[in-house]
This record gives sequence, structure tokens and C-alpha cells, in this order.
Amino acid sequence: MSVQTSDIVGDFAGRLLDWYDQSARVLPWRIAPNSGGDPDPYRVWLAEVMLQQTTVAAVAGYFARFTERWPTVADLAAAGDADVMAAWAGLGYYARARNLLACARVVMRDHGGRFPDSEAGLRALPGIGDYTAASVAAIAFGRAAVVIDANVERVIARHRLIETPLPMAKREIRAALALLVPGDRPGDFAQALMDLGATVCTPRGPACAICPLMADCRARGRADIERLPVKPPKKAKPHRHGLAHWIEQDGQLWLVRRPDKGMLGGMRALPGGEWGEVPSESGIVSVDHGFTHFDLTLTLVRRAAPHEGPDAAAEGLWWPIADLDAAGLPTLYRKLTDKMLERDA
DNA sequence: CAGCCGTGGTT
DNA sequence: TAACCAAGGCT
Repeated sequence: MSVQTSDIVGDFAGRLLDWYDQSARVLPWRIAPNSGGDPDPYRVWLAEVMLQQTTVAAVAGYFARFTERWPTVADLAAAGDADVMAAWAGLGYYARARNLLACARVVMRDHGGRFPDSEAGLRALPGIGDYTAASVAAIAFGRAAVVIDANVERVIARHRLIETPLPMAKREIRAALALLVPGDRPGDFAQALMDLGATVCTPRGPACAICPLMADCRARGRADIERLPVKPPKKAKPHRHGLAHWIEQDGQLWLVRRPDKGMLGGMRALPGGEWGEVPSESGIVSVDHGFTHFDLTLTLVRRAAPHEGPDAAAEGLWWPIADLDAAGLPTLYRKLTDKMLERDA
């Protein structure tokens, strides 16, 4: 009776953390809420980088393999570039893998093998932007950082009925959230908000009836709640065509390493020409593949030897076709070689 | 700021 | 099914 209703409704973090204690997802990189254990900064950082623009389901297997093979940041820093890139193959956004290695090596060289425990210190490392610096600071080091990802943007935009389109709305969202971050359990608070966005306050069909923030959510019950957060219209994707060269010799296939910058940078690939607007020739098999900003039809053609084409200058190697799975080809080429080998079979 | 950078799941 | 979207960072 002594507690005002406004105080109860206003306890945003309390309601959210109570919900989290009941409903937290069980994830390989997450220790149980209130378990008292200290999360390993290396594992937190690795998971957060893998989770950038990538779903939990896609990350799980990669996280298990990476932590098994490279249990500490020292192990990862000592790994070979090609091994790490191959282990990342299929996860996408390959600049993350290059930055991951660079970051591990900076942590070893400049920080004595320990991750900086402040948001600013983390933010200065390669591959760590605003989100990842805040999330690692909060989850691994208990810092009351303002952690904002796409889930948080959606939850806050709805809770506060922010109709400003992204990315302009980021200022309002940050200002609103900064007032809500608790000094106690900031890491659980951040993860709770993300869990809520992923499982309750979903892009479509949010489960408002079971939401712990329902009482004071300004968008609750609105027919147009799915409109929030407002996003800019997307641009149309062009369609491109390209060739890939199948150069086989004694059961081995000629692979190249793509340049660090640009599409699939640093990854092993089949050699081939530039991707253009029109198909150049027909081939043995072809695959359609969607990238973020264009769609590609890639056609496989036989070539006799690497030195006969424009591939002579490319750094390459012969790879046993029987062991092609271990080559670390990105999905685009994996689809193509799978189709080729299936056709021959 | 806006464009670039992968992939797979969901609706 | 085509569109949308995801624990973003870099230039």
C-alpha cells in the first residue's frame, strides 16, 4: 500500500530482470543468470562478434568448434590466418574473421592477453564497434553500458512509441535506454532486452500479452505496432552474372585466395573473372545466390590449367577434390562445387 | 550519412 | 514466394 503504482510501473529493469530469471534462453556462451560465475571475456567477445547480424542458430556450431579448437585468446592469436578463415567459412561477413584475428593479436601484443575492461578500451579494438564494446563491457565486466542492437531498438521504439525513422531514431533510443540501465546486473539487463526482442517483442506478431513491459508500453495494443521501429525503404538489388573455373588435375582442384578487400575477402574460392551485368557463356552447372546488395548467377566452366587464363597472377593452391569440404569455401562456391560433384556422381 | 559486406530462417 | 530480417562494423 505504501508503494505508488507509478513506482511499480516505473521499475523497468526490475520487471525485465524478473522475466529474464524465468525465461532466459539457454545459450552456449551464456552462464546462468545470478549463478555468480564470471563470464570469460574471450568467450563473450567471440560470441558477440559471431552474433553480429547473425542468428543464434547459425552461430551455435561455429562457437562450439572455435572454443574447442582455440580455447583462449592466446590460442586464437597464434592460429594461422587460413585456418581461421576456413573455420569461419559459411558464417558470412568475412571481414569479421579477419578482424577477429587482428583483435586477438592486438590483445596479446598490447594488452598482455587480457581484454580491456572498459567500453572505450574495447571500442578501440578491430571489429569492435559501439554495440560489441557495450555488450562485452556489460556482460563480461559488469559495466553499466548502454547496449543497443536491433532487438533493443525495436523494444524501446515500441515501448516509448518513437516514430522517428532509423537510423535517426538512434539518438532518442539511446537517450531513453540510458535512463533505464541499472547499476546492478547490467549484463543480464542487456541480454534480457535482447531475449525479449527475440522471443516476445518480435518484428511480426509480438506477444504483448505475456510481455513484462506491457503495463507502460505505449505501443501495446496498437494495430500498427509492427510498423515500429520505422525503417527506411530498401533499394532494389541488381542481378549479376559470373564465371567460376573448374581446373582439375590428378584429382585436385585449383583454388585461389580472394583479395582481403571486397566480396568474400580473404576466403578461398574457385578462380574466375569479374562479375558483370550480362552472362558471358554457358557452362556445366550454375547456381543462384543472394548477397546483401545484389543477386548472382555463378556459372561453372572447365579450364585446362591456371596459367592459361587471367588466374596466373592469383595466389592459389591445388586442393584434393575428395577433401573439398575442408577447404573452407564460402557458401557461394560450396553450392557450386556440391552441384558439380553431384552431377559427376 | 550511406554503401558495402553473407547467409539462412521466417512469414 | 518473395520479402524481410538478424546480438553490426568499416569506410
